[in-house]
Amino acid sequence: MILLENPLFAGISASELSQMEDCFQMERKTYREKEELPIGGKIGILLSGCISLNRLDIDGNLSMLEYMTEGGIFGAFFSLFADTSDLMVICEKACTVVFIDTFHITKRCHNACHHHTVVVENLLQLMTEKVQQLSEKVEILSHRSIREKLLCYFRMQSGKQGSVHFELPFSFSALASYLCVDRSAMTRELRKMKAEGLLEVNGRNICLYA
Amino acid sequence: MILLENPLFAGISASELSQMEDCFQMERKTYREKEELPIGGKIGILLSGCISLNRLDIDGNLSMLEYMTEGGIFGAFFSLFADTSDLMVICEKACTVVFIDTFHITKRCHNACHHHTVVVENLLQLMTEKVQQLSEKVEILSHRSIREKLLCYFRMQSGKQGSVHFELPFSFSALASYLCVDRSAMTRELRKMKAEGLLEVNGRNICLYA
DNA sequence: AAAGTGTTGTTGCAAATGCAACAGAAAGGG
DNA sequence: CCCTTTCTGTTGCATTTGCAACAACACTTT
Repeated sequence: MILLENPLFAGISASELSQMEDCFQMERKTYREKEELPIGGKIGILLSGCISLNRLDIDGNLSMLEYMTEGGIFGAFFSLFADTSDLMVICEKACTVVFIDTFHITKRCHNACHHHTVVVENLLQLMTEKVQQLSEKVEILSHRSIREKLLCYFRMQSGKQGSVHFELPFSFSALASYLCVDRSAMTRELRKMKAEGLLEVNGRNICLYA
Repeated sequence: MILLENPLFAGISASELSQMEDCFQMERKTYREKEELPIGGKIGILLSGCISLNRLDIDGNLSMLEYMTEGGIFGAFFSLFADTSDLMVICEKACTVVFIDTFHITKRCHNACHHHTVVVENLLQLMTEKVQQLSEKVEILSHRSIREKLLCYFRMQSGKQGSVHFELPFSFSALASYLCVDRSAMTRELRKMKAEGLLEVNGRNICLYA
């Protein structure tokens, strides 16, 4: 994937970007599977490959917080916890990353360049999306029963896809994990809901009546 | 509360701020209880009084998402959902608000003012904190049992206050509501945990042994 | 073809949880 | 001071849930 296609640079021309690459002192680096990547003070943009964001558990276990494919942005502004001390970014598939020091984004330069403004706008936009995405998850997880979680999630999907018919972007196993409930219990609840006529299921296609 | 004390303007002098008030065309408005405030395209800074952020439920009910006291920041960049169409900001106690059009924050001016840089840095910092705060809540709610949620929350508090002794910032009722569990069931679980020697409770002071 | 991997559906059972209801304690307001 | 509200602790009970285990199916790899 090309750097220019990254949402952080939406609305920026190729020539502006190459100018910015010098001005922002962007660094391009490659990593191999299982190598560790730095986090502090930089934004990382994943051009190819995959990485994971992990936290060192209190029991010493590594638990994966996020899995990212090409186009993903990580590091400063996006790291999920206050203390990055127990966070680790690990290369999952050989990857290429562009690093930008946060300093270059927040500082004002005397040129008042158009592209600089745009990057800050894009960054704010991306963070707003992150906030929204997390808020949605909180809203779903705030419900106490499996049924309520399912309905909440389904309504959101229905809203996003603009129809009572919509398609799961997940497998049902992954959905259970996303909703933080037991898969077999979720299947059981879905069966009940079908029986009550609340919805219909065909593979990953769902039709919501409630 | 004075505008200058707001975290958005941390590191900015009084003279810089008054200059900025003109340059950014900040508007100061007052509202009475139950009045509705605008959201779109602006940041609102709450100087005094209280507001609430509400969502119009699918069943037509208003559910409160956030309650904010003086110093709070709301609106663009902070609104929790993608479509602000069903969001409402309502004045809970007579309040004074300063509005800033987002345009003035993201645009580059030719002066490359120090204070402009600082405000953008502060804004990014505030949003980062919001992301962290939401991520923490997701992590807590991801656990399935009341005991695990409690332990997760207690460990975070213990970490933040830097000791196995720490104080709840909440009443226990509010804690149950924050963890999205039944209060009586939570009390029951706390009793068990005390019996097992996992922790001690004195009013809102907690000592965590696990 | 065979073996392996991941997804989905099912069930029994024990344990956890929510719910409702009640009562005493603590805090705040007039 | 009394009155009201909120917080806290308790219990019984029905329901929900997680867990473990198994089977059928699709798909990929060898």
